[in-house]
Amino acid sequence: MVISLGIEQPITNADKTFYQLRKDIVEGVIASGSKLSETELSTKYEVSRAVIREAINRLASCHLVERRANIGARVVELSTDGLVQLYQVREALEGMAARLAARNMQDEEINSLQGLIDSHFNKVKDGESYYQEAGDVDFHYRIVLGSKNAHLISVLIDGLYHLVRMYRVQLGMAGPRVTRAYDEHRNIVQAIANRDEELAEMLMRRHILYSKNNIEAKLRSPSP
Amino acid sequence: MVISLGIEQPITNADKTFYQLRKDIVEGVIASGSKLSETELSTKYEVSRAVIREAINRLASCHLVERRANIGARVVELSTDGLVQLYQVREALEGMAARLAARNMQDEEINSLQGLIDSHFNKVKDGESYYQEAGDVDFHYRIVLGSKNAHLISVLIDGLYHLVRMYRVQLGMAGPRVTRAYDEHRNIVQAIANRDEELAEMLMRRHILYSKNNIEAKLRSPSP
DNA sequence: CCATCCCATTTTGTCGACAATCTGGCCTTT
DNA sequence: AAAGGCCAGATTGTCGACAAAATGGGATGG
Repeated sequence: MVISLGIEQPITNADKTFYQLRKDIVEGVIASGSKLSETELSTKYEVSRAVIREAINRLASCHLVERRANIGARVVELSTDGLVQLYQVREALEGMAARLAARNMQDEEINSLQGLIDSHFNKVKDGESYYQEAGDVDFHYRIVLGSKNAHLISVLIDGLYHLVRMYRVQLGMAGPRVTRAYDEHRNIVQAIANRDEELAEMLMRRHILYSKNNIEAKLRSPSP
Repeated sequence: MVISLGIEQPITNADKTFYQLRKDIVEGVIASGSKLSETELSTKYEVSRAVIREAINRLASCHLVERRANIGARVVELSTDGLVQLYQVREALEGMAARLAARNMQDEEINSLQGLIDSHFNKVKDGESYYQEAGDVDFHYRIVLGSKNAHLISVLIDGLYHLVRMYRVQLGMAGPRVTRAYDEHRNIVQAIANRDEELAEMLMRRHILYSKNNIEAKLRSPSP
């Protein structure tokens, strides 16, 4: 289901519809909390109800919608508590991913990861101080894939990360955490390069914990 | 989708079929690695293909079968490597669950959990030295539920635990680890009762790590 | 003898219709 | 007036049929 480089290619119509629906939910085109009517969606996306049903079931599997038998499906509601719980799981899973990456990544992969970090440094140095979501996502993806653990990869990349992105997009998270996050990323890569599993896990867990605290603080004090 | 006490009640026909299929796969009635033909299953279980398709999709979501578009679904193959990866994820998630249980469990829940452990002690003492799977499962369920984290609960109880059970059943794991596991359980409960998050997580991680090493050793030396 | 192409068969993907269930408002009853 | 039952409309669950794609075997050509 997941492609090694993170590029998912739709095969069937149900795939395309699933990806489109997921995109629309993550980006807020379909409002959080709204009801997903099967007939309505089947006309809007111009596919049969069976295809919509399969897509909704898949969305339920990655916790983007909640489904109840004979009643219907609703897009998940975003809440501070939900975000905290999400980051608790990320801390556990990505911490383990960093540990396993330190054990299992090829030297070549580590070099490439180092290169990614260096390119980030150049951008940060040149004053592009806005938050580089793509770069951050790429960093975390590589470590998760580097763990070589199929369950970790699947749960995070096919599941939780989409929900994380939904929170990022809809609650607007562009923070001044970029330079600090850069240092944290750099230290994690260093620990992995040193094959220090213990440190890699600890640094990753703290990185996610800091990130959670940062976002949580921002959510509790409603700024512009 | 999951009921608080771990009792899943089927509502629709698709639910019943999903539970039945899952049971048959976990218990080896449907062989590991075999192909799941939609038409064949629809006649065998006496439901339409649509119901079977939904059931198979759900099985794919909890990693009991692997599905490829336009080709079909196969029951997962069991391997030592797969088991190791599974336990790595368990270590991360259940460790976090124990940490959160130490933070979030009600005193009443902790007392009840203590009672469960005591009842195990009586059984062990009375010479029922065979491995009590139900008791072990109950113990881990309560801690996961005690974490009060919806993602942890869902990923573990709806997903990984069924795969764990499949390994247990099909690779036959009745070990002499019962008294040692009992002590480990008791210490974890004590840490939770003391609200010591750090220790609870560490003990749970070690408990699962020991368990993994025990099973792994058994798999690599094919005994009766 | 091997490789390739092509076709028949089988299997999966998609669709529209029907059955079962829920929702919301109206009516009856106390 | 409040509570409960009940009916009509809408929504989800289930089914069988058709369309599209893959599998396997045989024929063809090198």
